[in-house]
Amino acid sequence: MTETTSRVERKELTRRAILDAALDLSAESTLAALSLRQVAKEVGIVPTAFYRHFDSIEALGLALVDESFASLRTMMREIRRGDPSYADIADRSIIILVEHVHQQRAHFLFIARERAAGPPAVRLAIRQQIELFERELATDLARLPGTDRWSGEDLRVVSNLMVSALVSTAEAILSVADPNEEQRLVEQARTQLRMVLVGALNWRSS
Amino acid sequence: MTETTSRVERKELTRRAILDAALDLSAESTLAALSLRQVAKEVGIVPTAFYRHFDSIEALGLALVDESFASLRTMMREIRRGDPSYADIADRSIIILVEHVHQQRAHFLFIARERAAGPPAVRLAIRQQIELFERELATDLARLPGTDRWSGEDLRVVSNLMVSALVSTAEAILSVADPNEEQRLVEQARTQLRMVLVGALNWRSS
DNA sequence: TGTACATCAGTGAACGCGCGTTCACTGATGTAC
DNA sequence: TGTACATCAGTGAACGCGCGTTCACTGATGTAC
Repeated sequence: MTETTSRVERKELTRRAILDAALDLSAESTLAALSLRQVAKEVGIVPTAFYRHFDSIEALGLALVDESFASLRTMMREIRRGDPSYADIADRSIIILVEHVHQQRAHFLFIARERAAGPPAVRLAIRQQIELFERELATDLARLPGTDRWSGEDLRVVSNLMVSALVSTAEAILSVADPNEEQRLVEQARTQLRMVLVGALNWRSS
Repeated sequence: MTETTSRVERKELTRRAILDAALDLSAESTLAALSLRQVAKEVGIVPTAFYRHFDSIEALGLALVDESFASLRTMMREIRRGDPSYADIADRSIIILVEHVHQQRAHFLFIARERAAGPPAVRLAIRQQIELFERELATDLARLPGTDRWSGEDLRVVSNLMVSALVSTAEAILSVADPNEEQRLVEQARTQLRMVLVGALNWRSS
């Protein structure tokens, strides 16, 4: 049972530790206020060793953006799986969203924070990913019965509203400690998604 | 034509200059990365003079939150004025929101940013103000015809959804340069608010 | 298999700089009489 | 109205500290032969 770790393996472990420490520490305020020395101290390496892995905190931030969206894409794939009716597309979406918010809490906090306060390139990347999410939701909505009379723009408007509600719900859940309050937020979001669907269907019928 | 300014008046001028400088400089990244010395330098005072006006950057941030929401409350009062029907409550709200986003651009940018990335006390203050906005919207909705069968929780859920859509629209407008795209966002928001009202009314009727 | 050399993740000292905060001060403005 | 004193916004020197970055280094791991 001798455990052998190669130099490459150990470098990767340190890189992971740096990413995790940065994700954790930046939650205190934001990436813009996070120092290389804080990260190094948390990881247990000397500050200069940081440069063996990243050129700067900003480069580290870009790597975190990639990671965060990878977990978001996993979530999206999960929501899309199955064959949802109107009744449970809302339920399923909310349940899976909440589950992922808890599992990937640090990643969601990172995105919510840097979406508004990150470096311009980071903000842009995040906005584009959310737009992608929106377009994919529009495609899913187009498959539901009753939406065949909607224009492409109608689909876009409805998707945008649903994504706004979901983003807002995720942010609210991240800032809440009480499980009862979280449950209220979940039920609120479910009602909201259903209302939007009801509103959109009646909107085009009238 | 001798211009006389009292000591009190000059202190107030410096205070204003500090607030304006902080609003301006924090737009580069965020309040959390803004130093007292940067602000003092921009204003043209010595760093220690800052303490004659605020205890810390965080205290200054709280003052900026108050200012920003004072302009929001002005906006809300404007929206509430008159006797809106369903048809134009959405129109009026969006038009006035967009107007204020342009007039108070720096304040809206500040709120959008610090809502997610500010010091804890600042985030909390912003969240409370948005909740207040939501409750006041619920009161307004309760006055509309057809909402008499809604429960308090229904009102809360609908208001929350409308505020999410408005916040999201304001943020989108702040990050857009093209007037045509802005116009699309405005029309999208109008449709969304109307859809929510239609959805909520049909939700309770069914 | 054994040896000699190369690689490179992590070390530790050093640097100049901007930071928040303390302190004693200055001098124009305000006030009491 | 004139004088003596109080107030206080802004000054400037000083402090210890954490910052990003440079540099020469160490020593375990990897590789060539």
